[in-house]
Amino acid sequence: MRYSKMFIPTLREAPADAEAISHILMVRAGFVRQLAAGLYIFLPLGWRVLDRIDAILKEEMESIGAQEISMPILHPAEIWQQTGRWDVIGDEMFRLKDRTERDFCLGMTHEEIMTWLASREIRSYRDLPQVWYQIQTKLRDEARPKSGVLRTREFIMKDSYSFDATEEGLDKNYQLHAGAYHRIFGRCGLKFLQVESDPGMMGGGYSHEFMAPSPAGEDEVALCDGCGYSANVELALSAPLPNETVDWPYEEAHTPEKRTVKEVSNFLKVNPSYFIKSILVITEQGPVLALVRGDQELHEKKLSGVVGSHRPAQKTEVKEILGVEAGFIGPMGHSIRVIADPCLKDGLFIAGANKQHYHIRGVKADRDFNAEWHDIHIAKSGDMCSCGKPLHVERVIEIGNIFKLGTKYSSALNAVFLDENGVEKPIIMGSYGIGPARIAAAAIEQNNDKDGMIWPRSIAPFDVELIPLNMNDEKTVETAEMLYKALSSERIEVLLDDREERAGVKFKDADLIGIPTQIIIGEKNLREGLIEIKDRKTKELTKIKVEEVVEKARQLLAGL
RNA sequence: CGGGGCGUAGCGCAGUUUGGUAGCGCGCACGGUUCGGGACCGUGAAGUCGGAGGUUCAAAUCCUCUCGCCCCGACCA
Repeated sequence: MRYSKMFIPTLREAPADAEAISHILMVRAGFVRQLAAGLYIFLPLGWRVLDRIDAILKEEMESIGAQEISMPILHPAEIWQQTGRWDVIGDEMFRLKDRTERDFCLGMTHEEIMTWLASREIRSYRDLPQVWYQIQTKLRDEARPKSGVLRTREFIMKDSYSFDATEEGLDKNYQLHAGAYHRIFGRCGLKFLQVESDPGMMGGGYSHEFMAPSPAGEDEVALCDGCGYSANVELALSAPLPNETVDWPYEEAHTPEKRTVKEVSNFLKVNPSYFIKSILVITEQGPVLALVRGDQELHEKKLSGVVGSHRPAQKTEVKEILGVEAGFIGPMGHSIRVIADPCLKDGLFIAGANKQHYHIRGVKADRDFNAEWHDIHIAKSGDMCSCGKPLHVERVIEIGNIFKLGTKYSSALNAVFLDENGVEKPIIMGSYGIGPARIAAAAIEQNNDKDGMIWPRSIAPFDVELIPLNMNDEKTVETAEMLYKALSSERIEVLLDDREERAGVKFKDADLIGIPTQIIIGEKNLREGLIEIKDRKTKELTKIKVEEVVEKARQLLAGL
């Protein structure tokens, strides 16, 4: 491809409304343009990257026996109504009507439609297993699109679905997908982790996420260096470091106007980890008191798992229900349901005295209060893994996920088969997603420097960039054209910067768009029959003979 | 949805406090000189000041409403 013929609108300055590095660089390097919040246009370079990612996805999916199909994006409401998600999902679903007032939605994902197809076509255990996938646009009316291409309202997803007669079959397809995903992300040059995740609204019981470490990510995972435990903090289990044993009598402490853990902790000169944080929430079954240690945060989702949906109590409600101002609440002497984090089980603590301006020292679980014990705190760096080693928490971009769905969708849509004994059973399903644009963004987040992007070879928009410095020098142009043809004939993807630009401009643009290898053709070197190969990542320059260029490029591509 | 910020030329911004004929840098077009890390000189084109309404002799500037974009949070199949 000739640079002069290609649309690569690079920008000298960073766009004002971009924050994430990948976002800034994608815009600056002319890979994408924004149409509206959460809607992006992929320009030629950006689209080439997605193409290469898609090629890897297809190869690896085919290698585990998945078959590519293509599903509509416009879905009739009835199917989503049958699984209940038409009502469960709120504003995030784009809904519309056709000219006859029939309800439709735009597909956020394709469990329903895939299952519908299976329900019509699969009859017998002999038809199973099946694995179908597509690389297709999804639409979600995100509450807050952000970080460029990382969270958008319209995006492409590789989604596959497995259909099995048995749990063992599902397990096998699940593992096959996990393996394929490892190969895919590895080939795309990403650092990534597989972590346990919360299946959420997908239903089913078992799922993992694939995460690319990056400060631009929206998720956090807890990792153990000791045993390899890794989980999304949404469900990560951890134990905080235990407190030193103290020998406090049960006694009141006057704590005038000291309400927060921090205030009381400073006032009494006792570390926050010796406090019980009492949080009143209102559930559908009434008020519940949640207790975590003073140095911890309450994990809303974990608590929801125990008490169902809930909201924090208002100040007036605290006063009404517990008879004391928020800030001086303690777990003692209440008749409402109490859920406590297990780290409060042993040792003595300080808690609110249920009396204005007083706290109590020496509070002991099971003696001074009773509670149901559940892990309801947010795991944080420094907490202990169940193996006894410390955990650390890392920010990540979710680039893929795998779910065991079970029969949630097949039961709802009557996708059944007859087994060997002629017994009708629901098909057992799995669902597996990957976001190609997130792979691209994660690759940039993980590989860049002050000059621009540094693409992994496998997904770079081109394999090499040819940079003839002086387009007015006949020999330079001649050599560039010759190398362009020679490299292209080796099926190497070449970008030839044939623009009438000064060397500096070409160098800057080349570094910005980040093609991994630059071949620089300069007048002076050429007189000695030499050209330079520059590695974008290391900036290392190597002079080689013109005749050796093709062989050298071939080696680089082969990873030698 | 709650909180905050911002909408002025293709891009990045100043001008708004204190109303008085819209500016800078980059980019773009043309001419010349340059030519291995975003050149220089000259000339030029380009703006409904997000939109609507209002106040005023006069509004980018003041008032009201509205739309859009970004960030934090909530939400996130």
